Amino acid sequence: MESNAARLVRKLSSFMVLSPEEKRALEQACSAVHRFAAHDDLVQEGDPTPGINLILEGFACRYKLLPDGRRQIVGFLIPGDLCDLRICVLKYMDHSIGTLTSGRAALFPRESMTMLTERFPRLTRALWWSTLVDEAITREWVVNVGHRTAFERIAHLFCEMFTRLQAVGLTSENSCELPVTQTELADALALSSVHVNRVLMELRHTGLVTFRSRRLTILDLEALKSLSGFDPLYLHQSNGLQGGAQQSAGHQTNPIPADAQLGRSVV
Amino acid sequence: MESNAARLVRKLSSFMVLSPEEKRALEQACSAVHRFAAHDDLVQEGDPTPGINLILEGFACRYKLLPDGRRQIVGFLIPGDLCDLRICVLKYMDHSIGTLTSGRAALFPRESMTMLTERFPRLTRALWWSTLVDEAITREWVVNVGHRTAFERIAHLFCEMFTRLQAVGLTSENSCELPVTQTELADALALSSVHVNRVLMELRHTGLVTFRSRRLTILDLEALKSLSGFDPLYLHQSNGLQGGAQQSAGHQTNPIPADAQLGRSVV
DNA sequence: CGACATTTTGATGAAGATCAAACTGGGTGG
DNA sequence: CCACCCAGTTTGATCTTCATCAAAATGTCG
Repeated sequence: MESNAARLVRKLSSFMVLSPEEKRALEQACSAVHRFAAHDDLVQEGDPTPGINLILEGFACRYKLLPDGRRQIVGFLIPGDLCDLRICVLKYMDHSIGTLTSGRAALFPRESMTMLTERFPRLTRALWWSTLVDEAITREWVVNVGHRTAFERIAHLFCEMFTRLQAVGLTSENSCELPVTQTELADALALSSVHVNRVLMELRHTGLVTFRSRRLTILDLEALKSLSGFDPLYLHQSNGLQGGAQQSAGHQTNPIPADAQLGRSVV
Repeated sequence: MESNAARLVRKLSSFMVLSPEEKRALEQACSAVHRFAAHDDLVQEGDPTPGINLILEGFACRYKLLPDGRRQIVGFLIPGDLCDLRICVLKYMDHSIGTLTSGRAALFPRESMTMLTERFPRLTRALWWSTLVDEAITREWVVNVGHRTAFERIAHLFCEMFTRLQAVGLTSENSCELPVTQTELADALALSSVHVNRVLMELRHTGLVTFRSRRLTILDLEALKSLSGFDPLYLHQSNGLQGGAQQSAGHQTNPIPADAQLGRSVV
């Protein structure tokens, strides 16, 4: 973890290779770091839209509350995720952002974001890409909650989180921190925590996955993917599971190279 | 329906008042109109991303197919909706777009979209807003499918569709065309068509809603909203249920007036 | 009129919710 | 260092919603 922006840079790199100036610009923009506590709200539904937070360390989630008090988590936020690039346009938040753990976030002043996007059109495109991926993830969640069994749902979410964490360098060989309680999993997957518990045990017994004391270990990724119908296409990581794009652009045909000419970006 | 862009203009107007030049520019951009048939695919998952379609007439949906052949509809597209503004950035479609009825669509050439956004920054912002609303709708669908009963789900979807159709002038007093079969409703709501049918009858018997021969009639909107937990906030229509913004900006405090100064748009 | 899609009805079964209680383990303070 | 507490996990028993299968009724369009 060299700099604050490192995770974000790494994530964006799985879409396009960033130039040194672009990286530097990102790093400079996220200097205003603040800490947050676990189980707290960063932003609440109905609030006028605040600034843009970049998660540096720790986990958070987007959620919506129902009148009866139950909540639906509609997305997880991990280091390198921007909480809401889009917020600049809308007047009010239509959902809340809550933390799952303690951690650190950088607040992007709106002006520096504006400056960034004016001076670096390629960066604009990369940030835009990241919002589109968020959207694609949400769509996949509709499918997950709508049409998959409890077993598939959990397996699918594990594949997704592992893949996303891999892209920001937060996995080891076959495991990663996933500091989420079973109740929170239940809220995300629209299941009861009791049922989540039973299915987790099933996953353990079949030797696919262990999930204990906040750590997810995937023993058979291929099986997990095929059982859950996980296809990483929707994450739009050109590199697939390799994530990262640590290597230079040379033999890597997929990510857009740093000197590519692009039609001036749109929207 | 004076011009092709009229519905889009009307929808965007519920976010900000557009100037005559901006309207004219939009109208000129969507000249390449083509017809589509019912129950056909406009775009298929995995396709390289095509141009940007604007639905002028007819209904369509976004959907994803599961390995077992079942499908999840992840969003409805109505006249005035852009099928995928975002498509310019991503390499492949992560979902398909299928038509529900026959109709007409305008294909925005990518270049004219680029031109549009370069010359009219306020328009850029309005288009951006529309993509954010799409995203917010998808999030609400996660909640709908995840945490609401069949009765609430259907009621909620009806509220949403009525409100959205109202914003583009496709409703009468208390009813609208909604050319969707019960099976398609089922695919959208993650229910079986049998169950949809039963709940629809219940809705009829309780005197809240009728849905017959593709026409939705809402007999008691307030009751429907409160029973389903529908809060139009997530649609981000400043005007609330009034939609439209046909009237000039004068006494309407909410939408951003045509001469507003805005910080150069971002992303 | 006949063919086909769509809606309606009935009967049965299964996935997962709910309720309640016991167990685990890490942290705190006495 | 132990007792306690609290959050989180595990287990068991029962109940509900909704899926599934099958078939009849209705509607629509060439």
